[in-house]
Amino acid sequence: MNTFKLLSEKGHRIGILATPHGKIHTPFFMPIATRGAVKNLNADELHKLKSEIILSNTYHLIQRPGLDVLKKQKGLHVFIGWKGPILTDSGGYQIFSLSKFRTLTRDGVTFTSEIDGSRVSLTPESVIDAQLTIGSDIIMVLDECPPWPCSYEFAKKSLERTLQWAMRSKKHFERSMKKRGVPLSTRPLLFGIVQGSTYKKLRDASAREMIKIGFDGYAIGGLAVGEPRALRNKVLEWNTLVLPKEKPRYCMGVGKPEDIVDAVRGGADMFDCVIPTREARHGRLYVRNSKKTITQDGFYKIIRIKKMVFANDKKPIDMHCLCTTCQTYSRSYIRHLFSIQEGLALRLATIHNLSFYLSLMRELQTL
RNA sequence: GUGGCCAUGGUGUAGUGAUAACACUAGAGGUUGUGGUCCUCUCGUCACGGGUUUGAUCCCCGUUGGCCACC
Repeated sequence: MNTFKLLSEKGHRIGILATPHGKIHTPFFMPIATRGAVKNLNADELHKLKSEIILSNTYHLIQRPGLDVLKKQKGLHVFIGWKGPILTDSGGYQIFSLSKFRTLTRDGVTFTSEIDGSRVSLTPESVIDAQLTIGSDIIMVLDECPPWPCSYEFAKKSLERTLQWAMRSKKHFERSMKKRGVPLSTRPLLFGIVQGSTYKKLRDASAREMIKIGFDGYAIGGLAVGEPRALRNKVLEWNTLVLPKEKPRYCMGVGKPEDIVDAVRGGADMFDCVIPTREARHGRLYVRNSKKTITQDGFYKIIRIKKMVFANDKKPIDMHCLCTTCQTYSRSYIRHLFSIQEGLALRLATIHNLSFYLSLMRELQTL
């Protein structure tokens, strides 16, 4: 079954991705709800922002609330009151970026829990099972995300492990679907992840091998980890040349607004990033420059709302923004909320920044 | 009026006879498959005047200002 319909390739790719919990217009951005909540927002607010999908993380959910709870609560959708699609990251990235004490084995990876210090081990199979229990619409395979820069040898070895894991993931997924008797129409999508650092040979090999295994979509991983913009675009170009046109491409962890625009023009369809929500909590708010198009440098700026200059600023964050924050509140008031550390500040700021990102995506869907 | 104590960035406090430390605040940056995080940098004639000394923010005297106690 083809779950992805490509509507246009003029300029860049525009399409629709079908999942068990509904269709999503591409290219799209996924607000991050790592532990089952987009920080400071509820499901209703996300709907009003017209977010079509959110992202959660297996690594975090396994630890808290734990799979027992999620099973008894009939999955993550019911648990958190979100009716739309959910993509779950496998936790590969987190193990390598957050956990200090980890050991790699041929079988999988073992690490020390951030929450209670206990040892947790993940395998490609257990991560698939966890995501099925969570009830994810788009399941990501377990992978290893190498740091940048890294040597060719390291990247090659890392990639070999990721490929092994990918094969096992696919096999286990197919077997589970059969065992559970899930009909094709309600099956979650399974995505493979291309790695290979910034080495063309490895990137090409990685993409070809992933295609050979066969996935519903392909993620381009290992980007947005500190490499320069031009290099990132290069890597993206290598991969999109090899990956099949009729399958969605997910650019993991990307990125800043200009990075997303670059990647969409480079042929990517899906994105996620902590930036809009995290920066909102730090009082860094996005303001669109209406005189420039999104392909021009400087099409937005970031203001630090906590600064004194906004103490008496009666204007909304962004004069042209249609979000509820900008329709209702002044910069002056939002600055005040930040300075008294009122939780409302985080909520209003998060709404605004997500609105900025999601509007950007809507623009990209119609260009 | 007399006696005692004190005077250090925007604020509150350290400290030493030679390079003035810390925390907030304020200003400039950073954060890419989530740290409401953390980091980096910037902001001082050490109240004023004199003296001792190679050298004083520090020791001495005075001035001004503040706090406390007693008449």
